[in-house]
Amino acid sequence: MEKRKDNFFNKIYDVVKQIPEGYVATYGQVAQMVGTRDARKIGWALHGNKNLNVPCHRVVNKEGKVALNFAFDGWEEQRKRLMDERVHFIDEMHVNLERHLWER
DNA sequence: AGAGTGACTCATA
DNA sequence: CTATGAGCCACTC
Repeated sequence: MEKRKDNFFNKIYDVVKQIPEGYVATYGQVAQMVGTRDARKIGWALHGNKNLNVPCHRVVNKEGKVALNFAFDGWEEQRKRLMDERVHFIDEMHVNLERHLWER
């Protein structure tokens, strides 16, 4: 039972896993890498994600803002994980993309 | 086939 | 900063 869903998830996970520590990527960036323009699907996929293998906390929106509905334990958990990797926040919800944006 | 939904992005005001 | 509308594409009903 192969669904496109699994195919997309696989690709997305593969890309996200490549994000090094201390760096973050945007949904749009990941979308381009998996061959789509729709950043929503990235969020959709990660929301359905239960894999702790995937560092979803390193994926943020284009402003560097974290997801309110973060799957693990809410945005506060995501922020904590990022700060644990030396990622700087400009406020409670935004990371410093100027310093930490992952450029493939 | 159509309508609703979504961890997004962009343009306008 | 907020709000609205459009674009986007796969999922679910």
